[in-house]
Amino acid sequence: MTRKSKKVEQSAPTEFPYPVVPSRFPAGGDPVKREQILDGAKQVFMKMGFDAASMNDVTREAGVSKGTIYVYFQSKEDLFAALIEREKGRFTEALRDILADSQDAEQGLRRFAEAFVRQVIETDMIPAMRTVLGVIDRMPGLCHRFLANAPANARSVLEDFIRRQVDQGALRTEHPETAARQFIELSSGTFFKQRLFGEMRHAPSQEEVDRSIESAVRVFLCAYSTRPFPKPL
Amino acid sequence: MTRKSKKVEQSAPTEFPYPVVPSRFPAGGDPVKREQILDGAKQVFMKMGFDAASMNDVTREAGVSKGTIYVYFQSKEDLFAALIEREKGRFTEALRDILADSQDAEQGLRRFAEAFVRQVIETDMIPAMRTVLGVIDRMPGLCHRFLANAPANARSVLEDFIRRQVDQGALRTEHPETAARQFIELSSGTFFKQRLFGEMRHAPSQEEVDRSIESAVRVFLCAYSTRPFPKPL
Amino acid sequence: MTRKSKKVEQSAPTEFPYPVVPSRFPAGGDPVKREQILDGAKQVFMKMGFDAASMNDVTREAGVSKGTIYVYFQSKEDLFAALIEREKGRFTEALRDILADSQDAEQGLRRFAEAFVRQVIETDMIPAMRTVLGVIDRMPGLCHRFLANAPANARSVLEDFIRRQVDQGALRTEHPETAARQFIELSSGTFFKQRLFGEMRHAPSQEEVDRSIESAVRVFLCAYSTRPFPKPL
Amino acid sequence: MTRKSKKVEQSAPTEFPYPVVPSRFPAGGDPVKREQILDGAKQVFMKMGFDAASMNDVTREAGVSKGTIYVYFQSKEDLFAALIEREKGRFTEALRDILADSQDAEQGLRRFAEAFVRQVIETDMIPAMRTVLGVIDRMPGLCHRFLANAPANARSVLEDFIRRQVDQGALRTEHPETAARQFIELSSGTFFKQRLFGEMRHAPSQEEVDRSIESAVRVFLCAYSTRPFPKPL
DNA sequence: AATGAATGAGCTTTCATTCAT
DNA sequence: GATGAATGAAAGCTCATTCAT
Repeated sequence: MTRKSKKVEQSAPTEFPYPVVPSRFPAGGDPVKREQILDGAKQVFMKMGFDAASMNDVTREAGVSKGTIYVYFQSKEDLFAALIEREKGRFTEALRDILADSQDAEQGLRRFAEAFVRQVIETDMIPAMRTVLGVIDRMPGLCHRFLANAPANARSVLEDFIRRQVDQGALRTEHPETAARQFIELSSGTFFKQRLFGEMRHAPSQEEVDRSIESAVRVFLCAYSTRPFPKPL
Repeated sequence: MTRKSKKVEQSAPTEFPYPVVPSRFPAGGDPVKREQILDGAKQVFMKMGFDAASMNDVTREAGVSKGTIYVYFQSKEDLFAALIEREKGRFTEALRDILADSQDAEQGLRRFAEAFVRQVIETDMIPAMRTVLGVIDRMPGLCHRFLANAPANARSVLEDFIRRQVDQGALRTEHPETAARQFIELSSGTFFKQRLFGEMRHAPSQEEVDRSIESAVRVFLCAYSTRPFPKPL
Repeated sequence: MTRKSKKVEQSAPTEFPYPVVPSRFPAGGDPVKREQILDGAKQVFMKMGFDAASMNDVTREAGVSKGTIYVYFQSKEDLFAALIEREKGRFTEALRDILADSQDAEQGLRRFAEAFVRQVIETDMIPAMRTVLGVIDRMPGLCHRFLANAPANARSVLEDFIRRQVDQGALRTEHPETAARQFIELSSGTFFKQRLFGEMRHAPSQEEVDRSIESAVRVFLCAYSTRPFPKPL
Repeated sequence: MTRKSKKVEQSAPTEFPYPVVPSRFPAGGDPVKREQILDGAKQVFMKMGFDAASMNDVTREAGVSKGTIYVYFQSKEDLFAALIEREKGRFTEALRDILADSQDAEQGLRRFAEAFVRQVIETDMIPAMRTVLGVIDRMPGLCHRFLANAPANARSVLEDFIRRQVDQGALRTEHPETAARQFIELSSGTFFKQRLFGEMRHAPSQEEVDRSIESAVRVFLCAYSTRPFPKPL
């Protein structure tokens, strides 16, 4: 049977084609099955990376047949893109709430750091990032959208909080964005790299995390608090 | 391994088989040709990633024939492993010298940061990391050896310096390792992530880098200097 | 392994891309093997048609491996195109010579008809045409080039001959092209359709062919000879 | 058969299974829907050919679901066979009437030629033939039945007419069948091949057709009329 | 009776690896 | 030792056919 390459409808062939709405095809009506496929794809893509993952692997993991996948998604790339789009928003929701009801700078920073570090350590944000990094040259837009949500938005959430603290006179800095970046790096940078680089065999102990965050908070406040602040040990 | 090998004779199938000595096998006599192949492989693997790179690409880039590669290296994986082994030490050499002749803490930190940030921004350390991250589940040991050298050793170099400064009474901290990590994150974390995530279209301007490093140095010294230190802006 | 669709070099994706030179690829040097593949492809394509023929069939028939075919030809379509290009000239060579040394109109017509009918009946011109007709909508240019050679050129060869006979006063017509077409249809039309339509189980007997040609020659000369000509039976 | 069927129950696997009665199976009650499916199938099969046409295309064109088609027809092949059976008689009806009320040989021939050429040029007889030719090796009987009706029967209709003209003394030939074939080739052969080979971009002008037919009639009568007949130009 | 989601064999094509030269 | 043509397993994807609804 001929391979009739009649897919002309794709406007941007090499890049993620759906700006807002996630991949939805003529048929492919059942959202439950769609999720099921994405769940299987998530297992496979995050473990193997995009290239090493085969559609047969997805088939096996998702418990559906090859044809079914292609009813819901146009191609392997499309499936991957839909997966990334689904995952991208999952990581910043929690952070915003945490800072909303924090009045005290020190308490807010600590709670933000705890939440962010937990994400880095416990969730699959980092495996997802690794997977995305593998195809960054082939699908830059898709990767950008993912990355802009996961770590960058965390920064903007914290930046807003710092601005409010500056307005209230609790902190002092002329570059809230820089300060926000610095706090994120201080509090999570080490864990982030460890996890990204696969050097975190088991999650670090609670007290290890606490000590690290405590130190980050102190260094940060030592530098940016308007009140004198005891230097960290 | 992507292409499932039909051969069973491999004793350690999933991990880098050469513990210390880089790939050296039956023949493969000419070290110059060996380097030539590795140079070609480096171009290809770092641009495409392990899976997307084909041996034909390496062939073309290295200017040798397919058969020749297989004289010097057992398999694609072996070639990749040898490449990573060769590259793993390249990034920390310079840093040690920089700190060797720095007496002043502030000057030392600044010079370390400048050198490290330059590596992050200008060298192919980050592309190499991305490539390694793509196969971290398949070759954990190999990746670990690479990563332990590139960024981790930078940290240990800085840690030694901080220890000396503590001994000399210029800095105060009970956790030089933590302090070293913090300074690296403060000074390079943002650039590191930007470059890793492909969001650094053009290298940041010199003054942008200077400002960021300056701020990092101040935050750090504000926290760890034994002398009072003006807070950063 | 990823399917890296990096074939950007193709200028005209759906149509035969090689105007004059038959498909020749970077490598693929051995002309003998190339012919061997084309021979296998000919068997398969002419028996099954383009779509129903599988590359595995070609593989089997040609006695080479799948990969080898793709060293010599870029795609199934390219292989088919190369085959058609190879076959297209094979059918008109003989006809020209036949008419070159025929002085007498009647003798020339008879010998032309015999040669042309033999081609229709005995060679694989008709199976080739059937195969070409199956893809005429997908590869119009390729098909045109084939058809323009096989039957159309036969007509122009005969037309030249008729013109010469008109000049010599042996025939009379104001439309040598029409006359040529008519003679071809008269002499071969029936056999052509029979063979094309698969209704020619065994080749017609010599006397059957002779009778048919004789009748065609007579009808034609009856109409176009300058001399009175006995009507056919 | 393209897609090798897993089922073995088919008694006559390679050829059209319904000798006379068109496909009528377990259910498939509604003759209107049956026609609707065949109409859709006709569009698709004649445009794409048997292999390149997909059942989904038929589904879309016919406006019925996949399952419904399989209620009325056992397989793609069966649907195709039923279509061909339905179409096979369509092209000879008109010709018989035309000759029934023609007394004069010249007038009869001209009207026959006009009608037949119109069919060749304007109807989908030729696309249908092309479609049939594509599967002639797989379904010889079916194709034979179709082709025996369309062009061959036209010939037998004309043959009867010629016989009558011979009986009336207007024409003279000992082989009315040959004469009939010759007239058909003379009058339509060129147009037939042009259309079949896709070289008829737009229908030829009326005067072009007229001139061609006129010439054919003259050549024919010149050869077979019992009265002296002026030679064609 | 009608639907269309699901299946999976089979398609074209790629590429790591081998081996005759 | 070096070459690159040849191999064939496995990839992404299609589509005739089935069957629960």
